[in-house]
Amino acid sequence: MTSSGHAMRAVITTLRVLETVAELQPVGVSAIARATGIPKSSVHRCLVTLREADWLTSSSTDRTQWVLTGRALSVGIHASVEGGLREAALPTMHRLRDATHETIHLLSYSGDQGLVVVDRLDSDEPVRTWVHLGARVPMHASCSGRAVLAHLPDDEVDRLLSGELERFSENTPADKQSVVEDLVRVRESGYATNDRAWRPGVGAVGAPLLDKDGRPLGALAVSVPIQRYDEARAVELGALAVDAARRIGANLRSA
Amino acid sequence: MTSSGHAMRAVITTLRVLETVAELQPVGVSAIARATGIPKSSVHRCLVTLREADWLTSSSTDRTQWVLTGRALSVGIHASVEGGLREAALPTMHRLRDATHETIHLLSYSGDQGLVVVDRLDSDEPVRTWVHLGARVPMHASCSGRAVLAHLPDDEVDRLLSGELERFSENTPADKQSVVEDLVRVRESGYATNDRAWRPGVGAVGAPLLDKDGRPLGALAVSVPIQRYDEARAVELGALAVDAARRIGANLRSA
DNA sequence: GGTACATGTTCCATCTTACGGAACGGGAGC
DNA sequence: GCTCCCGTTCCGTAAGATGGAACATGTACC
Repeated sequence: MTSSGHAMRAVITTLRVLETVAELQPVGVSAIARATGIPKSSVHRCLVTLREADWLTSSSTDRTQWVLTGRALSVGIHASVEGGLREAALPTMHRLRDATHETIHLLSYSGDQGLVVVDRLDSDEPVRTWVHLGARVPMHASCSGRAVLAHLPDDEVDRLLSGELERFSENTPADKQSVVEDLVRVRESGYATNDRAWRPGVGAVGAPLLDKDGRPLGALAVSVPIQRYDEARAVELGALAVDAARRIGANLRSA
Repeated sequence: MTSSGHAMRAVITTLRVLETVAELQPVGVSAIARATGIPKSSVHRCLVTLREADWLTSSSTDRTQWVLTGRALSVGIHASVEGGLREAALPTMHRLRDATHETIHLLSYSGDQGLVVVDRLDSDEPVRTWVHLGARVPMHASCSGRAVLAHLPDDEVDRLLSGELERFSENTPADKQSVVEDLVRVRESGYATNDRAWRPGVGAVGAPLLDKDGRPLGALAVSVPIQRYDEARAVELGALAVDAARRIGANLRSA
């Protein structure tokens, strides 16, 4: 719990403020202070500093409101290049999209941050489904989440599934037990499925992206509006996704 | 030049370090110190701090290399929601993609940061072109850049075009003069064109996204491999892009 | 083997500067 | 009028950021 100790307190708190602005923007000083527990005057100093660094701008009406600038984006976007994941994945993702005509999501798993949507190629069908770039997806309710879980050590699975599992629909797995049972099936078939367990009207299949040691770096998912989704389609898409994920894994290994 | 004065020095330098990591990752301490001019030990402290805040991880091989985590992404992504640009634009972008079958880019203009690619819908053609999400595109060499320039006040145009204009190809406008002349044509037609002036083998047309006061918030661009690009196609795509951009502008106004 | 120059990391004395409670100015609403 | 909440400013104290120098380790050249 001591963490590494000698880190710069000012920076840590300022980053907390920045993250809070990202969540709540547009937002004022007091709201941030309330959300973080940091004294108002300190929050104010952080905000001014972040404005000077051009990460925030204060939309100056009567009540000063704070929002992110483009800098946050142009820095953040580079995160997805982590390990060349996107470069390694894009060509294969394109082929997968063209083969399925459905929306393909690339997700990066980064331990503490959970699963984040890093890139998306979307369907050319008139009815499509998508998730925001940068969205964090639930480990227990999404197929990508369970695809990753299936290849994590038991203690990490325990940690990720500890606490309340949010219920998004009646198809959301209700407890840790049922998720863990599903993981066996995922390991057997190579992919996980999701029938409206997270977002209403959306089915999906997900395959894990594994590094050379078998650790999951992320996942590849094919999302489908429910009217184009049934068990047969899931099997078909699953096979394609697994194959694509394997190719991407091979790309990563050779890099 | 005094800047606003009482900002926290530690935070400013740490953010500089963070931005440098984003540019150069994966990168080591010394390289950052060289790039920024900050003493090595200070850089090191910043890095440790950023790791504790979970913005960076040190890919611990023999030579310690630093990379961004998913947190940078999940914060940065919120920036593009600024004004709901993406939400307002996506449906129309989809229609534009389906009408053109080419890659569509959405760019956000944020003053100091220049033009940043915020989202992309890609072509379903086998030969496609695209720019990385988060990439900063040059104002003088890209069609999006000139589309935005055409609707900025003169002094801001001056500022953006001051200094050396980087030459990417023989089609890149060589000097400020020729760029400014082009802007007249852009204002007349409503869109800017780009015939291999920036990236080799890529043609494009771009239309500005204007808020209710006529200030450019960004641009919409259609990128085409040069074999599918000629003057007639540019006119056709230009009309579509202008129409789409107008619709998006209307969406923004009503929000 | 040896020299030279990379790299990342640790230490510590100096003195800059972040901290946060308290007070201020102003708008909104019973 | 009063009260409540807002954003902002002030300031003495004490916490902690700073960066040069030294260390450990690896690589390149001969």
